[in-house]
Amino acid sequence: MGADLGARLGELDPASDRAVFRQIADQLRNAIRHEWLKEGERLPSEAQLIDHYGVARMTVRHAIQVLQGEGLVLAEHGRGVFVRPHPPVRRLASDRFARRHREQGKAAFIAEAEQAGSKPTVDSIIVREERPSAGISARLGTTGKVLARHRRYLLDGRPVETATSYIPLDIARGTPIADPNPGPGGIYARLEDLGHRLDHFDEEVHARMPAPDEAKALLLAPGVPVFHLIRAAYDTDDRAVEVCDTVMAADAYVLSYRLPAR
Amino acid sequence: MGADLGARLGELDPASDRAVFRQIADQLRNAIRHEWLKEGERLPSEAQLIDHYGVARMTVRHAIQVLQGEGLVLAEHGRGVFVRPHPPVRRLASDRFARRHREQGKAAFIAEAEQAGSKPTVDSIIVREERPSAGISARLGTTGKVLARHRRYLLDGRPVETATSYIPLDIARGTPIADPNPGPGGIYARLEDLGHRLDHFDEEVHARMPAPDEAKALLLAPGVPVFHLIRAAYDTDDRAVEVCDTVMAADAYVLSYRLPAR
DNA sequence: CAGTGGTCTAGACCACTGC
DNA sequence: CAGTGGTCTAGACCACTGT
Repeated sequence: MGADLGARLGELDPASDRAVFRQIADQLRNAIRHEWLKEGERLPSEAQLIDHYGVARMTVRHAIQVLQGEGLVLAEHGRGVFVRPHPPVRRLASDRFARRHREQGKAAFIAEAEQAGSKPTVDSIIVREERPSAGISARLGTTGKVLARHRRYLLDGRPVETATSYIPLDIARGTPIADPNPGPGGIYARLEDLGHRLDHFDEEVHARMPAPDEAKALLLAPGVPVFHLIRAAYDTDDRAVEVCDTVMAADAYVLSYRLPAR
Repeated sequence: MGADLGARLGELDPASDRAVFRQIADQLRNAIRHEWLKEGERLPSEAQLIDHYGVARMTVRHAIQVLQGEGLVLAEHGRGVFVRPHPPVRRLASDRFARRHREQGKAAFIAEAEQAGSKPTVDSIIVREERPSAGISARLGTTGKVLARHRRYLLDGRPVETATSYIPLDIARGTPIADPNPGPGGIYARLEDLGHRLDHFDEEVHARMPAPDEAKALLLAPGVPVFHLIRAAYDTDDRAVEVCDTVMAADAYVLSYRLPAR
């Protein structure tokens, strides 16, 4: 390992109560925080850390695993362990569903991504009738099946978000909303075409660790949580006309909201 | 382990490419998802899993560690590994800083908690002048030191949130805002007393895994991410009069926002 | 090919819990 | 005390990466 870093990592304190693997993790974390190890740089290899600290391999691996869980480093098989780079972040503003944006004829995701200079893609589009979860049904005020629109969003090839929209059948059936491509402005534009003038959205934000299938769909590195959003769209009659269930890679997003002081 | 569960956990597939510890994690995760193992229930002990699957102890521990990372289980030294119970959740609405709430004479956290039937506590209050991070300075439009108000919030004894408010010195110095206890309605009420009528807040939401000191302050279990909020308060002159930096246990909160369709 | 991380074994001793 | 999880060792063999 770099002679510099070797000196900076220091030694273990055998008198300390702190477990050896934690002491090693602490020292590596410290090196990252002080940018002795910079973004994208390789950590000392397991063999080097074993030599440096004089411990067993599993102890070193345990330390690295702790840092992976914190989302600080990323192990690549056959290459090394690297300080995780911060990916480009997409900022979602609270006016992102304002009608003036919709009227430009593009769905929210596409319009916003292009404006930010990224190449947006939508794939895995599935549209079908489904029985949604109890939570979705309650928000929509429905009991049986509804129209479900599943899709996945990518930015510059990286998957960042999966989303499912649920729309009551009495609204969606036989309309462009039930087509895989609903046309300019997306389904919110179509809802307004159908006479459901949108009034506001209620958005609920959760954060948690991903389930394995979510980690796979979003190519999530270990130690990266997800935002889970549940957003209901209300028309001017105060009826919920759509509910959208979204899972987003939390390292790719910042959510931004304006709150009234009234 | 329960004979029932033993049958349901099933066997390993030696032909599978999937690593043994992943197969074991999959089967335990499945048992939790199907509620064969319910909230708060103990998983089979390491010894039992070793017997059942015929593998080494480290392999079983690795499987359990995967589930810990997903936030599904919680290991308790000397007692066992348990399916993690869902803690009570605090719902933050987007009107939580509305003046009508403030005028009841209580700070937002206290008023809301009492209404929900919880016992709120605030501790670790530190008020002092500090040089804030570059991000905070930029939001406040300041360069040097500002007044920093640190505190930690607890619900029914459980720490759920740490927060630091930053206020420019020309506003706060020599006022009740610089006292540990700023009086009824909290610092927002005092800001309005001083002529800074509040207009709106801009709140930025991040989610990530906690740093070790955050995990300690919030008593976070492994696999629980944090919300990181940065909220700026603007007065009717559109000046940022306060910025609040908040870290919250993500398993204890749901954030709720109303978005305009305009 | 050498060097890297990924998986797995078979032990050891320790610390905490509850009876 | 017996049973639980926590830490650590010293190996083995494998899979992936780059030269």
